[in-house]
Amino acid sequence: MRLIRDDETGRREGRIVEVEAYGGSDDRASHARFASTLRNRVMSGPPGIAYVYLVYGMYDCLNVVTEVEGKPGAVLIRAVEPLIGMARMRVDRLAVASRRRAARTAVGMAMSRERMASVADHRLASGPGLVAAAFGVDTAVTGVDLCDPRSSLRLEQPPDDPTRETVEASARVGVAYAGDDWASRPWRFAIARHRSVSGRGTGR
DNA sequence: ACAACGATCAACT
DNA sequence: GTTGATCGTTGTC
Repeated sequence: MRLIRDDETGRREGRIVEVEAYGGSDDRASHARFASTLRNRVMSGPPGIAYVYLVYGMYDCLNVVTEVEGKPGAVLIRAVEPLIGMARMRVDRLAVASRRRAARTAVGMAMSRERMASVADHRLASGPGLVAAAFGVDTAVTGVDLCDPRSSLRLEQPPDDPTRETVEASARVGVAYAGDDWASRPWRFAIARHRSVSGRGTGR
């Protein structure tokens, strides 16, 4: 699917190339492992709705609720291949980076800006925190209907693409705390060898 | 009330 | 390969 953000400054659009699945109360890696709370409540609501949470006190992560109402479940959007609006993506990424300015010197910020400007277009949204930053998504987006064509942030089915690509399944990232049973489940899905997928190295 | 920690990222050795 | 930044959520007392 395509991820689209329309606002007064124009359009941002990208192709989702990496996701992870999160289940219900039995999934020890899922936020739904807790009883319904203020934060995860939306996960058991109707499907197609955005669930955004803050991780590590610093980054927002965008999820799509996937199961029928009453059954918790969501898909985390981990990486997007930018197609439209890359200039605005850079601006919003900088805004997120500058939140960290308190601990940084002026020189450090200048260097940070330099590095940011040197990030290749195809790496602008190569991680869940980066997807949210590039598309201007924060926790206030929780509850938005991503399937409504009138929503500023939404999903759209692209025209049929004749390209055939391999989707690779692997273990979810950063969930070792859940124990081997759940951490090793191959619930991370990515387009094989795609250069916009998250992870180290630019050699994709 | 309080302590611990995380579905991350970038800078560092 | 290791580590610091930073704060809302969760579990414990």
